[in-house]
Amino acid sequence: MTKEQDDSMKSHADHGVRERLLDAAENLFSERGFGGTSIRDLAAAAGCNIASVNYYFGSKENLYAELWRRHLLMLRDTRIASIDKVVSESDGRPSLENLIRSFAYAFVGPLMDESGGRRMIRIMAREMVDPHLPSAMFGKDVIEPTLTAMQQALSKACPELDQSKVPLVVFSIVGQLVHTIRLKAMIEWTHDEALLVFEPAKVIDHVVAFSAAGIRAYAKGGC
Amino acid sequence: MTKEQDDSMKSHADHGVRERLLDAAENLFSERGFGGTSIRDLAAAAGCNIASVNYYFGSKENLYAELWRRHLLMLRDTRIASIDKVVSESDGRPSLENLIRSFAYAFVGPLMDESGGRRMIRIMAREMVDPHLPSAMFGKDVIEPTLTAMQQALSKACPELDQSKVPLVVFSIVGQLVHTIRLKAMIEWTHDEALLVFEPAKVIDHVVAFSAAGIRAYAKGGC
DNA sequence: ATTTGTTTTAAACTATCGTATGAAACGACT
DNA sequence: AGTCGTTTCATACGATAGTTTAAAACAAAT
Repeated sequence: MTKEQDDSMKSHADHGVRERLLDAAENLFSERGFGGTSIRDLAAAAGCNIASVNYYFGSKENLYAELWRRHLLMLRDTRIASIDKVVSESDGRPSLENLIRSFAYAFVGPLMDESGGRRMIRIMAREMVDPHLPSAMFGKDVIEPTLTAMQQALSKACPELDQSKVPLVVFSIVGQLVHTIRLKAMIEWTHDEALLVFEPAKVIDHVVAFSAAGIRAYAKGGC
Repeated sequence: MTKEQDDSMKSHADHGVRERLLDAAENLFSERGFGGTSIRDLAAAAGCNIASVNYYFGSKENLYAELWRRHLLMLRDTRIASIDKVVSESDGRPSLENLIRSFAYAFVGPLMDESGGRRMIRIMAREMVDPHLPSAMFGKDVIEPTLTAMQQALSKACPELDQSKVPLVVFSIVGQLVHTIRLKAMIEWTHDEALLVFEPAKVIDHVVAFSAAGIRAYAKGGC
């Protein structure tokens, strides 16, 4: 039995060294970054020998890439599924508010919850700023598919909207949502009480109303 | 003459080792980050000995903090001045579009130009994600003053707007503008031709129209 | 019980990091 | 010319990084 062949077996052995290393990596990379986390830190957190990282993953960078294969693709699927659900439930013509709100929660939600998601947004922010991923697997595998899915859904929700405006509108929505996430991280980071006005649920309500109005201004009379 | 006393002299000796080190730091920190840049890299780029960093700045971290004292406060002043200018030129009641556009260019402009600003946004993004600055001198000295200035100006431009909505509206505008900057960085980073649709000037035109519409939906009839 | 393949371990290896040091070079002034 | 404070230099130090290695521990099958 070689090491490569039994990956499927190990994946349901939930507390193996390999899994513990991945969990430790998620914790430490999110808090201290890739460069700020040593293999010795990882091994200590996972309760194993430092050689185990290279044994199971070949290198520190491979361990990092494995985190992304796990979580990022799941994020993408969640978002796209959420868009498709709204479209199909409304027989192909969802209301603007329903579409934006659904997308917003799919976008922000998984990154906000206590269990794991909040750590991934930190890792994601770090990756955008200093990349350690092999290719541009972030933009191609996550961003682009999500954007095009949302653009198509938006065209269905508001056919009166000029096609050339659709990417810009999605850009504005995503910009506000990313800012929502960043704001949440900032509130926890600095203890700036001035930021406590922005409760996530109210912020999303606002983004929905604000964006819908912006779109309707483009699609004169429609929607 | 001690080292501390003649700082004013050195500051106008434009090609001294100290200035060259600051320039090199701006370049390298923006490209490789704080942890990714060694003192030896800095010395090589500045054409000096590695001991010079500790000689002039005491430590690597002090050199980093010096960058922020230089540039960040300037960014803040540019933005606030731009807001004040629009307000005063319109006798206290600027048009929504003028205010947003002016703020947008003040916000995005200095970070877009070829000379220096583009590098600072990268350093800024890195600092938000893994901080190496002494205190929370970023949020308190830069973000908060800018936000309150814009909120006050917005209240003047649109008195009909509910006061409780003002922070949210500014939030949306800033979120889109930050996203504009990030998008620009992303276009250069990955060579994703799908993103080339977003030309900065057109994006800002859109942000102005989109946001003004969103605001007017809140201030029913007003503005 | 021995073999076989996998996992875990302690230790060593090489490289690089930030910092410190002491001497040489420099410039201005007496 | 000689002195003094400042700057530059080559080099060394201790710490820590990622990776490798060889042997020990282990589990399962024959």
